Amino acid sequence: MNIYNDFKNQIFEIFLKVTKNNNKSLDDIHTLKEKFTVELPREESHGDISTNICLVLSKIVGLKPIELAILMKSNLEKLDCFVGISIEGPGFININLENSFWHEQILKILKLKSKFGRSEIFLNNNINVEFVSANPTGPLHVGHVRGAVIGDVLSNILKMVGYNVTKEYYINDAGNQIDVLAASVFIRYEELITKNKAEIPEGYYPGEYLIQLAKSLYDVHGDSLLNVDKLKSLELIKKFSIEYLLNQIKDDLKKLNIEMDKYSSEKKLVEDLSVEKTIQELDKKGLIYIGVLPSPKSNAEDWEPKEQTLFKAKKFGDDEDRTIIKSDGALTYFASDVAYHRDKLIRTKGKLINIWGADHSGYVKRMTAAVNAIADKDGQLEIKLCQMVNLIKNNKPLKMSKRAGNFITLNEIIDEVGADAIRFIMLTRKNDQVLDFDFDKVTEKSKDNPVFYVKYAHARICSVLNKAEQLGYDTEKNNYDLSYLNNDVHLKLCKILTYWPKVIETSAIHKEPHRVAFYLIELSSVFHSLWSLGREYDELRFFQKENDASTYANLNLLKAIKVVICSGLDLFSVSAPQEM
RNA sequence: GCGCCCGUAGCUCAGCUGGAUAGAGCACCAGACUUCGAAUCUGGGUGUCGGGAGUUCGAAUCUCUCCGGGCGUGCCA
Repeated sequence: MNIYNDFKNQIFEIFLKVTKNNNKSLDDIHTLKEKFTVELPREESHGDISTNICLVLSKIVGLKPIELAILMKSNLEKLDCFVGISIEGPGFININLENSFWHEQILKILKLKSKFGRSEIFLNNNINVEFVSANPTGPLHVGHVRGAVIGDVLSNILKMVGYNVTKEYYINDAGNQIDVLAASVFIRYEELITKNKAEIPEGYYPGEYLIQLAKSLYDVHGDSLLNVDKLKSLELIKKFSIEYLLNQIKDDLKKLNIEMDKYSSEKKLVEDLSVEKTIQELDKKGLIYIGVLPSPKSNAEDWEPKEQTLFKAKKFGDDEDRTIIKSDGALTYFASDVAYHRDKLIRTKGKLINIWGADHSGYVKRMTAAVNAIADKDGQLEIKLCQMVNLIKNNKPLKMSKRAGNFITLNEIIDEVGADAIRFIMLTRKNDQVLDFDFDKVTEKSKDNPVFYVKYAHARICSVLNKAEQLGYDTEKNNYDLSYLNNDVHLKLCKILTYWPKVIETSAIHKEPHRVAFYLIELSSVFHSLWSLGREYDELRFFQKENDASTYANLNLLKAIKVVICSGLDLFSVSAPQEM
């Protein structure tokens, strides 16, 4: 239920009628419809609905915008609910709607409840959202949180518009870093048994979490791993460590209210020869060759040209061709990444989304190139980058060094501020904007803290509804006469609530979950205004002692607000408490 | 050097993907609690949208160029 789309269709019908273009092909109709907009104007004096159709489509029919507008106006006036139609500026058509129209929307919301906001515009489309995908070499830290939340909430939003969503985590459990991990664990294991404090060599994982891991390893295997062939031990430690760390990661995600649908293993792709097959497939397409990369523009001192196996990424928009097999015969990580994306494409039969940290921005082009090559068409992969998060405490930035133990884990933050605050705050900034996460602010009980502000609005509504029940009002019943809701603030709330499906839709189309957060804050703000107006004007109080019908109208409006706030917080997996 | 992102009010940020007079919050000042929760609300003013050029009915938004900041940049992992 998106009234703007409904009106768009009606307005377009009229356009076709007055310009005698009824015989357009479906394709034409689609492209014409893409061109103009029907929206709630920013400026209230521009009416309830505004369209630029005359400005955009007048040329096509050989008219001036104003001429077309005049032609359309008389036809628009015949439609229901349209009370004031005016032509403004260079040829905008602004339309006002009867109050009753907005009141009906409230009743629709109450009927649909949590289904309000859902749409079917992408019904039965498949989509795979890959996010987090942190290497299983340590616990999750703040760097991962933002992507985790954005990926999870985006998935929820996509579900609301009809997508079949798979939330996926790619485990980099093969390659050199895992060897290093195992060797690092071995050092800790040795340390534990020999009680000699270990030196952690350069390049190894120094984190103290490995001490705990080594203890678990000892609990299971005793000191037996010291006495057998070290290669064998390391192989066993590898498996053990990955499982241990991955379980830890899963636990952390669970604490953040995130559950993945699928975990994919890189190791498996190497073992079942998917990587080889992928390279063969690209080779068949003539996209693989043996060659030498050009010398890099900087730091070229120790550059040596070497022959290696390359993928023709340049042909698909990348800056260079990219190495698939190194000169020493080993596969690059890029090779298994390509295989992984091929695997996802085959499984998904739809589009792919990757949520990456901004530090991976250099890989966007090559990955997109590879997916375009495999899929034989563009646009199957969309990569959303999220910028870094600055932690702030006592007005000072918390600097994390990569040295041992000196990073803040996700777990620690959850324990300190709670999952709700983390999730909400991560969505209060556009994903490509750097975000400050202020420990003090996010737990503050004030307007400064959007999490609190929105939850508080919900709690206040619940408190009124409880009171209503105590006073003997039937809060379950809808379908009351809402004509009492005729104040500007009432109508503003109706309009904002009606806008909800559109918010979901644009968030889904542009993959921008932050829009939902801003919307919820705005909605809460107008609600708080209405509440306070009741202090000043008796007729704006929710309970009208002499007039039950008016009271019920108010209660219905509040219930509608509650429906939308709950849906929004539900999308975020943030709780909506009855009282605070 | 190259690539990506960012630059909007004193500060933190939106701006419906090209729309009309560019909007919020914070901070600052002044007000509102015997009432449905004052953890809130109401007023009060702020802009060379980093600079310049271009595209058109119309640009914060698209293109080019320059300036400033962040991140990333070899067969890494």
